[in-house]
Amino acid sequence: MACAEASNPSGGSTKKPAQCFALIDCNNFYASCERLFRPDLKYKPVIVASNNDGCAVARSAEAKALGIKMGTPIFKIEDLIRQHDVQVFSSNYALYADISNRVMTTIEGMVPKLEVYSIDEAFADLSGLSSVVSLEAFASELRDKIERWVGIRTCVGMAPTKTLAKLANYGAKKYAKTGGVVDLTSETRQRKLMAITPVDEVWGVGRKLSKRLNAMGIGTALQLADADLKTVRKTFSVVLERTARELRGESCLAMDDIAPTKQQIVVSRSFGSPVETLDSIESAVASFIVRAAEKLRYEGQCAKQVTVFMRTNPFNQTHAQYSNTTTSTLSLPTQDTRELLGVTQALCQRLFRPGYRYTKAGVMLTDFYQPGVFQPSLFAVHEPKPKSQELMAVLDALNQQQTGTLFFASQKTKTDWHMKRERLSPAYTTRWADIPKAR
DNA sequence: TCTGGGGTCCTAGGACCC
DNA sequence: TCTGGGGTCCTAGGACCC
Repeated sequence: MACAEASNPSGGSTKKPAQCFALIDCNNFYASCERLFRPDLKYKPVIVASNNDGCAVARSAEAKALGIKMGTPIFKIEDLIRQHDVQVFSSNYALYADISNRVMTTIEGMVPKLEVYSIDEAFADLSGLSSVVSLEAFASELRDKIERWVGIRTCVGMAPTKTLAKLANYGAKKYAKTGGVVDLTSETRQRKLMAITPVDEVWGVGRKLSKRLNAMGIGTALQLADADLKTVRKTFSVVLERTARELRGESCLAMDDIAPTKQQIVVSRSFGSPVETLDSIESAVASFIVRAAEKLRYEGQCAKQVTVFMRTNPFNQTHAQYSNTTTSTLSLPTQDTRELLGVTQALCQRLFRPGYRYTKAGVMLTDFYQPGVFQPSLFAVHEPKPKSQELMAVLDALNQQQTGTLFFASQKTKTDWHMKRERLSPAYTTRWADIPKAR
């Protein structure tokens, strides 16, 4: 990378180094993680279920070939699973997060700037690199290294904008003969791929938008790129206009290599089985707010707004439905779990209606401030809990060593809401007892 | 019987002010 | 009782992402 800079000194040539983004994306990430420690499953169909063993959220190539779609409820494909001996795993986020870190660290060692976009993908800034080495050769080396060091396969797409890099990655995944690497630097290649790519595969175009676009005669990515920008903006929004510009090669989305501070923290779960008592819901919500407060302190923030929501199962039409949400604004932002617990408990009581079968609840923290920054109103009575910061720090430190070491009384009175995880794999990489043995 | 969870951004509309 | 325009701020809801 240093060479690239040196060969193009600022102030010398007026030619700017070619802007280039790479998108590196892990193949079938969760399924691949499960397979990493089960080589016997190498060519078998594998799926990973969402929380509560609800939906299929990751599928191996073999599972995709069976026609299992992203988000399909597991109970709807039980026959298929039996028939083809599909291996089903409950989601094991501790494992995936750990493997993800290894992948990201490996990439970081090879590129000047990295933006971790999600658990299984990252953008890298490769601007100027093409004047030094072949982009394709570089990307292949990157893939090889990740596979050798971590054991995870990836695909790499490269292009002058993020949206085109996403598209290049889509091409690398979809067409095997690319060898998992697509360089979309040339406009001719961009247009060639866009012409055969349905518009709903474009980053930023979802179900609703693609339907409306199709109705207007825009069916491919290329047609969106060539659409009149003013019309796009007027008919849709500035967001889609930006997408169209990016498809034309005009970079509108920059690298975001410093993680922005969070605006909200949500913790919610579907229950393992429906619950009907206020007691159970309170205990579930208590656990959620304890976790949310942990995240809040990890972010180094204080929250001023607390929201609680609860609902019945919207898919079940035979029982009465209820769904509601309520918010409380504190006089002072806080990160103290005890204070937040008091608020959510009151909100639960306000929200709860007897006679319903609740299947999900959650909490949300919003309106964040840095500790000590908030200006209280002149007459506000401020009585912070004594030693709050110290106590919370001790709590977090202990729980970090071993989850659940310390907990609040309100958390554990009832456990009937706990989620189902019947097919959980061991914590291969994060728990000593679960480390695989190689004899 | 059994249908995930955690985020961001934008827009429209209402309240309020001058 | 009639009657204007423009600005800001906030919230709810919708769309998207993985």
